[in-house]
Amino acid sequence: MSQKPSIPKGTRDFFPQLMARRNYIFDTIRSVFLLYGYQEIETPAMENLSTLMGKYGEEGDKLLFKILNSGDFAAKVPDDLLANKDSVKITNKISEKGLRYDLTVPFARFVVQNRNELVFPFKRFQIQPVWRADRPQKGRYREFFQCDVDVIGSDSLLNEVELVQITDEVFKRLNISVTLKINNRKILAGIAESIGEPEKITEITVAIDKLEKIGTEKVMLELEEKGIKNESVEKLKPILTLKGTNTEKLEQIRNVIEQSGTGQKGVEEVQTLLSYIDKLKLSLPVELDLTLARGLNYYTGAIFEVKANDVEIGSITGGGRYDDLTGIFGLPGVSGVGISFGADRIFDVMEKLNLFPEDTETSTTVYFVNFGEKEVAYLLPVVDKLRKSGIACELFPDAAKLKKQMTYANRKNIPYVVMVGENEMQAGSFTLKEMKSGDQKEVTLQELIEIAGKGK
RNA sequence: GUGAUUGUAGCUCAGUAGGUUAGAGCGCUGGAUUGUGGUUCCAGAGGUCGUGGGUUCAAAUCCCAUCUGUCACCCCA
Repeated sequence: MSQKPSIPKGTRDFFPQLMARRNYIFDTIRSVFLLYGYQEIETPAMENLSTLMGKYGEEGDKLLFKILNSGDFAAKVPDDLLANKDSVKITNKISEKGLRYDLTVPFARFVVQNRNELVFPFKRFQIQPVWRADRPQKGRYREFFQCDVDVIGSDSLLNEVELVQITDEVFKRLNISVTLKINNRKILAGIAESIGEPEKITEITVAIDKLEKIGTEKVMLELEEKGIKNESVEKLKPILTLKGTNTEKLEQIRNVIEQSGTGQKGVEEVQTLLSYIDKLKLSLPVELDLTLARGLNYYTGAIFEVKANDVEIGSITGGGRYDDLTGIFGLPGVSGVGISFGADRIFDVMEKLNLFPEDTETSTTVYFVNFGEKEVAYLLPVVDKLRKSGIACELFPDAAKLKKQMTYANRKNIPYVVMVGENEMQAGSFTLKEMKSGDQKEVTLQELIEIAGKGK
């Protein structure tokens, strides 16, 4: 029995109309990237698990899709592992490849592997799908597209500035109202130091990242649960509730983390970045948010996050500086910074706000009715001629009933239908029907090309 | 991984004190109009009620399990 086909949880099919809209987003983003001198690369959908594992934290490892080895992999698993039902250890034995989880780690691998052929600083962008074995929900899919821009091999804060400009330009072109939040991991490290918990930096950042969502009290509670001393948590409290303009916040935090060298460095970086940004006329507001942490633990400097102002959907773009991502692959001392545009969430935002321009979908301009063999032979060169004039047209493959063919043209929103039967062939004319008005007239080939050429 | 919720025609949904042959709108197919779509009228096709068990004389309806979609938590684009 044939069973109903389906696709895996959290994945989607894209209809022609959706593809047109998605491509509008990709094309916009790509053109901005190119404008700033970034070059496109692609990497394989799957990577060796050794490349992927341990780069995204414990949670990330769980969310990696793993690919089963080929062949009789079960035979190679020691009996005691099977008997103990130890999933993690069994997995190591039967799987050595996984689907990429993001584009940054594969990029780091790419850079290390091909370092001798690349020109540094290397500016690349990459628009490809990534996969996460997460439970799907609103704005979250198991397969989704990221659009990454990174520059690697330069410490200059000018790179951060450039990424901010790119972000501004992309959302300006897409007509989405957004806020850019920035922070610096060094400041967070400084905070952890100054409250006497430098070791707990990860726990602290994860907890305060939730501040906006769950409130100060619950964050405090979570910190205590994570084993941070009560007095330290108390010290943290005033830091998290800092208010004011970017400059005011910066001044206050500078005092708090006075004794931390790393923290001071972070403050300086943010200050420099903000002063550069001030000189540019950006459309998006840039807000220093000391509670912005971001989950990925390879970030070491600036961190960014973009939120849509008019839709509740989480962040639609995020990124930051990573000082030593390539170090894990044997190339230490190479710093990079990058951001990732979440194409699917941007799509959802634009759908919700009705921001897509009307003309994203392009259709056939002229439809030729198929009346039979003789007519087809007569029309083939005509269709060819129109196409060579740049007019998109199609000739129906079957000599189906006229009603069916008209319905087809109508469903595809084709503006012009051309009918050529025996009468027209004899007269050397073309019956041209304009579908919108229903008007119909006989024209010459020259007139047909002129009229359709205007409407394409 | 934890919790909540959903599933009836291609689509959107009606349908419970369990009771003949499960309905509507839209869509689809054919006809009115054998060279004319989008409007109108007429007719028709299409359903193992997500799947598997159980309770019952009897289950779309009640119970259990499972799958799928949705939402929240964790985490994240």
